[in-house]
Amino acid sequence: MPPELPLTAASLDEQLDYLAKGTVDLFDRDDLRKKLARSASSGKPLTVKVGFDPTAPDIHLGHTVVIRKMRHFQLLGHRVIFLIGDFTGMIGDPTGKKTTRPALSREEIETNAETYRKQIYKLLDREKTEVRFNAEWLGALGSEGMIRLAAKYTLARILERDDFRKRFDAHQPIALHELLYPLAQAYDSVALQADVEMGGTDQLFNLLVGRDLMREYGLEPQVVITLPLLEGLDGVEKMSKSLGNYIGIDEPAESIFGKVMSISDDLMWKYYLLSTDLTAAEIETKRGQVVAGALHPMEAKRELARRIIADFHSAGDAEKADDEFRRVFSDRQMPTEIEETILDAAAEPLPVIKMIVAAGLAPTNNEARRTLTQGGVSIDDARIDDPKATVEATAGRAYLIKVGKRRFGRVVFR
RNA sequence: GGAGAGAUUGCUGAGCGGCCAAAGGCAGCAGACUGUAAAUCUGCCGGACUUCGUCCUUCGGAGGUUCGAAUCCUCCUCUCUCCA
Repeated sequence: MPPELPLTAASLDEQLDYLAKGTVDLFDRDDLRKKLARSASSGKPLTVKVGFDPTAPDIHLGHTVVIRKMRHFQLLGHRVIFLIGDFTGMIGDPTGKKTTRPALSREEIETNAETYRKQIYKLLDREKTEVRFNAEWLGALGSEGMIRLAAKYTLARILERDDFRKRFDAHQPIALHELLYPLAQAYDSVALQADVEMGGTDQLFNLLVGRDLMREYGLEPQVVITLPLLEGLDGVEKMSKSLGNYIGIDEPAESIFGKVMSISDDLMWKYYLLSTDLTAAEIETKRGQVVAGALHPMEAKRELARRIIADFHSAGDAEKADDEFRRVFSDRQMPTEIEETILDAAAEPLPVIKMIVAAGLAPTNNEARRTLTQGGVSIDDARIDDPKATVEATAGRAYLIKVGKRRFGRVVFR
C-alpha cells in the first residue's frame, strides 16, 4: 500500500478530479461535489457502497479496479462498505449469462467472506472498511415487503435495461425473479443510505435504479460511478475466473509477473490506468515515450508488472519476480525453483511421455505426445522428439524436464 | 390449452443415413521469429494404444428403425416463438 497522500487538504475540484480518474460514468458530478462539500464542513464521512458476489471470493485484478477506487475514497477520509450480496446471490445477477446459482449455506458464505477479508486489506484500509451482508435487511423484508418493493417499479423501466432487452429480443429466457435483482440491489442503497455506489459499467442500470428507488423512499439519491471492465489476458473478454483469463491478487509474484508480461502492448495502457495509482498525465507521458521510441515497450510492461506486484506483495517480491522472468524467458535458463516429483523406481525404462504426465506437466498422454512431437520437450537440456523415447527409471536417477516454454519439473526415481 | 422452432465437442456455430471425433471462428497448446508468456507466421487441438493405423467414449435424456444415425421414428426434460 502506497503512502497516504495529503489529499484531504486538496481543493474540492482536485478531489473531484482525483475521484473521476479512470471512471466511465459519474452521475452526477455536481451531486458528488455537493456531498463532498457537506462532508468536509460537517466532518461526516461519505458512505460508499460496492457490492460483491458471495460465490466467487477470489479477487482478481478486474475486481481491483473498483476496489482501488474505494481506496481513493478512503484516502479522502470516507467510509466504504464492502457489501457481500448473500441475499442477491440467491437470485444470481442477470448481468452475464448464468441464471441459476446454487444457494450457499451460512457457513460457505462466512468462509467466502473470510477469504474476501484476507484479500481486500491488501488495498483497503481496515479501519475505514465495513463488511456487510445484504441478507440482513433483504431477508427481513419477507415476501410482503418484497411485493411492496416490486410495486415501486414497472416492467417497462426494468426492460430499459440493455441486458434484459437483448435477451428479450434474442428470445433468451428471462426468469421472473431476475427482474427483481436490480430492485433488491437498489434497496441495499436505501437500507444503507449510501452516498455513493460504484460498480463496473455493466452495473450502470442497477446503480441507477438505486438512485430512483432512493428518491421513492424520500432519500437523497446516491451518486453513481461506473468503472471500465478490465479485459483479461486475452485482451478480448472481460477478466473473469470462469474464463481463466485473470490475474488473482493472491497469486505468487512470479505468476503475476508472467501474466502481466503476456498482455498485449496495447492493453498495457489500460492496465496502467486501472491498476496503478499513477495519474492519467503520468501514464500519457510514459506512453508518449514508448511511441517516440525513447522507452522500450517491454520495459514499460516490466514496470507495470512490478507496480502491480508491489501492491499485492512487496517491492522486494516484485524485483525478485522480475529477475526470475528475465532469467527464464529472456536468458532461457531454468528457473531457480523447480517443483520436484518423486516416482517409484522400476527396472524397466519409462517412456518419456508417461513421465511427463506423472510429473503433472501434461494432463493426458495425448497432450504430452503432441507437445513432444512438436518439439516442445527437453530433458536435461536436450530436446526429445521421438515419442517412443524412454528414460532409465532405476532408483536414484533424476531428470530435469522442460515442457513448452514455461512448464518445468524435476523427476527423481526412488 | 393449441401450433411450430430448437438443444452439437471449453465457448460460438456448421453438419447430405455411411467419406463425422464431427466445418469455420474464439480460447488453449507447441514451434519459428522476437522486444516478453506482445505482435506475426506455421502446426496441433476428445481419450487410449504397438499413431501415416487401431480401438473406446461423445452430438439434451431414454428407447426404436437400419448392415450403419449427430443426422430417421417414439417418449421424456429444458428453452424460444406464435395463437388462445
